[in-house]
Amino acid sequence: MSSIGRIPEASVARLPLYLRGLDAFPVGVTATVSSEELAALAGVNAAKVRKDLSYLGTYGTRGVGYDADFLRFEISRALGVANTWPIVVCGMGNLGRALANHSGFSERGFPVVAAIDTDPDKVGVEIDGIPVYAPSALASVVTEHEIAVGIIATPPEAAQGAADRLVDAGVVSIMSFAPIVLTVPNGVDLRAVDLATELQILGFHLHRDRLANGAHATAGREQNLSVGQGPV
Amino acid sequence: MSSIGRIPEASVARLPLYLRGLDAFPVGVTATVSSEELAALAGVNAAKVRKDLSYLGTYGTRGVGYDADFLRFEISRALGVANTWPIVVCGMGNLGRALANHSGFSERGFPVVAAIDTDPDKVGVEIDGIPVYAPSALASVVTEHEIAVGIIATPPEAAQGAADRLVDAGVVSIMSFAPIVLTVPNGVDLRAVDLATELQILGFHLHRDRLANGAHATAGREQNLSVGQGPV
DNA sequence: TTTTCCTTGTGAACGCGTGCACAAGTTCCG
DNA sequence: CGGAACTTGTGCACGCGTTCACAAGGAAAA
Repeated sequence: MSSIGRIPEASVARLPLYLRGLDAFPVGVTATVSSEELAALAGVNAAKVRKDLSYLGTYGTRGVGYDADFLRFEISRALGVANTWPIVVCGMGNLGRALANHSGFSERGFPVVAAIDTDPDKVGVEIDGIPVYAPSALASVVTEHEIAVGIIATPPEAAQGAADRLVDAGVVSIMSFAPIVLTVPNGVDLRAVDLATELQILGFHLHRDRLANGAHATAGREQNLSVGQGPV
Repeated sequence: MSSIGRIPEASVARLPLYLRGLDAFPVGVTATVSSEELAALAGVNAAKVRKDLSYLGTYGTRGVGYDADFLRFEISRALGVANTWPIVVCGMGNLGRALANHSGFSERGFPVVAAIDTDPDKVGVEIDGIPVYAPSALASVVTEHEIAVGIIATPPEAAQGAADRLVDAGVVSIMSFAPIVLTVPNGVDLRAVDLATELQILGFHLHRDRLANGAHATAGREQNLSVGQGPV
């Protein structure tokens, strides 16, 4: 029962990166990681690692480092990765299909157990092993599988409708790929990822550098960065 | 020649959202938008809109608002959207194919003109109208199409190799979907989007709320948020 | 046991981003 | 022509997040 105090949102967003970095260490084997090493594995700096981990508790040993296996366990616990959260994908177009089939999701505890689409040709069949249902079946599907997380990969026009239905069905966490602003009730957690927007941000820097230098010569700006949105 | 001073990175990241919001207004027609309206369309607050736009210049009229068409033009110019940036997708698996086919990219000035894959069965053919090349052909493809932006959608093991080849070929902006930390030279702009990580952040809040409330009752936290990473 | 070396945990300073609140400027109505 | 209504542009204060720098603690060597 170590209910930890408030963890800053910025730190929470980095915990999955640390967990990912710890993949470099085999499970069940005792090994030591220093904040410096973990920082390299996660792509952040050591000070941030130490401060972030300190919000979870005091899991390191001064002069030594962190036990990789134990640290993985503790971060997993904080993230609730112990649980498995089944998800439903709305919209089985190109992107939806790719997401439904994305192995990274199930590996991380988010198996796609159902999909929704309006196309009668798709409804009732299985696509890549995922059963596809009509929108009207959403509520029962959510209830049956105890789904708490939904992904929206519909065309923009259908996105708000999908969000509404998800919320009505009881879904409380939504990840949207639709390039529009979605409105959801309080208490529902929405994360929006707009891929074209991401590219446009890259484009801005490109444009900037082209202006600065004559036209060639890749002299330039900063290093790199790692995306993921924040709350909408 | 209005080279604007330094624009905060946070503001740059919102400019595409404003541009997207302005889609609500027809091109070529004179219309007025207030910061309040635009804020709603972009999912931010009005103060932020005004401050962000003020970095670009003084394009509004006090007591009136902004001219939608003109504002679109100015934001486009700042983002370099006037230019079209052809892109190459590395890795034509599920995700790569979906991205290569993503209409949102070309609509926003980022047409996918080529793809790279190691699978001999895919090389040489066109997938959804996109020609697929072997990795060895990357340099010539980049040169021929004057490509400055690359997307990495390969398996994690191949991602760093793909990044290296992209950089060697002359690509200076990379968007990666691989769940690992990539290393690129200074001057190369890297944006990493890890979809599983995004879900884990949602999972954290879910987990938190489940602990707080008994087990049901969706009482809860904040509103929503909008993802997109920052520089890696 | 004492010393040396190493790494964590954290207090404190700094800087960026956000949001408030209001002055400045514009239009419209009377 | 005066005033009311409205909206931008921005100075300023606040708060969060990042980073520094170092004391505290632990292991290993002497």
